[in-house]
Amino acid sequence: MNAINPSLLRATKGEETRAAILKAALKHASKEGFEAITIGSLAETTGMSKSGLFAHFGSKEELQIATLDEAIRRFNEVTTLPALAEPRGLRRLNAMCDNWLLWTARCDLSGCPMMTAITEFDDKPGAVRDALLRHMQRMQESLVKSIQMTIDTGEFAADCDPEQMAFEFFGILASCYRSRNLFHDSQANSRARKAFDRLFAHASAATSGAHAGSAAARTVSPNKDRRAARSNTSCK
Amino acid sequence: MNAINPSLLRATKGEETRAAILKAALKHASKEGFEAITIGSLAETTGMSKSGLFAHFGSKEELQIATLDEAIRRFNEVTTLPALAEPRGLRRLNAMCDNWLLWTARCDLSGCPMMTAITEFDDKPGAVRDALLRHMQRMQESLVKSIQMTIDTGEFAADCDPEQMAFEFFGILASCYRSRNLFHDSQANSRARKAFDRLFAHASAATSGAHAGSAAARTVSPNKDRRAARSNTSCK
DNA sequence: CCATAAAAAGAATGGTCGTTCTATTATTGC
DNA sequence: GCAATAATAGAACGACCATTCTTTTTATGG
Repeated sequence: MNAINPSLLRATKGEETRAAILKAALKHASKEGFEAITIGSLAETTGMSKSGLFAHFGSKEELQIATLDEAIRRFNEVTTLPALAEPRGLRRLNAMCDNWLLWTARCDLSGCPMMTAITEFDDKPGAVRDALLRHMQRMQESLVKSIQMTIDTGEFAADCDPEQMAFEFFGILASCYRSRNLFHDSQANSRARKAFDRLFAHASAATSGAHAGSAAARTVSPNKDRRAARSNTSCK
Repeated sequence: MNAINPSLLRATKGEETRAAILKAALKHASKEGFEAITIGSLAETTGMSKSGLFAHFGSKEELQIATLDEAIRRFNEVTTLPALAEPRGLRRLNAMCDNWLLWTARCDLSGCPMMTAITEFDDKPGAVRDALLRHMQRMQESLVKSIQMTIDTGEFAADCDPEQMAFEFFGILASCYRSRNLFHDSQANSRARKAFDRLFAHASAATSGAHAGSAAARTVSPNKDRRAARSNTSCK
């Protein structure tokens, strides 16, 4: 694809192969899980020797953590960063949703590696779990912040609970992945989008009685805005 | 606990130990995953020899499937069956929610083995995936049926989409497990319950404009009913 | 109580795991 | 282009894996 000009690439050879290993590892982890990443199989798919590959990480645990870091890096690359191009508030939040629903496809992954990691390590103490927890807390905080911004713009009601919304936000994604991967449901994404819309519509409704027609509610479900958030990024 | 009178127990010795193995296997799977079930470790926790244990299943795959079946059996025992004691409609649906949120605790499990199995096998073809898919389809159908019944009783609007509701229902549970197991969030269950209430309130609202105060909406969020569904069961 | 069958144990299989050496081959800075 | 160094390969390790035998113990039905 791209012509390789060594003088222009500041990446050393080691960093290059390390990146190639992580790419393969991430793809494998997204399909089979992080525990299924084996030095031997990974060496085979990358065409390296076991020991040569191993030397890049020093332990399997480090390889798993590096793979997880790579997953987060790629996720931010295709989901969080492009959403930041949208203005604060509901538009940015909707961009997050849309990007999130597409990110595994954009990165050519089978499943969501973060989802996989959560169920694999949520009850397994160790360095991988620690790294995962840190990543997920940061991600949660960033999501809560985006929701808070949408309250600040007046598009969400002042008394709505960002933590609760983030809770439901994640659930919608988890359900989407199940529908996609287990049931092979082609409607998974549209169901998720519908759930997001319902969640946001509720958040924009007034304080308790849910009086429809408020100024805030009118800005909800902006198909035009959402379209703008789509396809403004390509993975890699 | 219970006095052992061999003449009264129709279970043969083999069936008894098989049940004991599956109990240990299920506990292990709920914590570490189904792939982490190893003949050796399981033999150690049950105090058996590897070959003696192995003979009960013939292959690891069969052991995994048997463990999955056992998970479903126990789940139905403490969640589905007691909910059927409630009258059709919203009360039964709320009982399902409450029982579902408590089922792992009632069965002394660390995580939800079904959730674990889904992320482990959703992209891994084989007999385990086939069995899992069958179980999950049946569970989905049963949930959709319960929602349809709530439409039939008039407690949910006639035009609400049971499949979409089941989609969101599952998401709430998935998010709850994440909050519980990864974040150790003590509010996980109450957040899930709040999400269920919001979901049901929306479903009971009228066709499109969401006019509050309809007859159907008034039956929503019945704390008294929900309390009745609680603690009417004990796991074993 | 005893013959028969079921259940469990023991030992050994080949295979793969992560990891550690040492040796060899590329890459890099000067 | 040549040292110095980084990157990779190769062989071997003990540990554990699922599985297969054979043998021994235990339960069961008459």
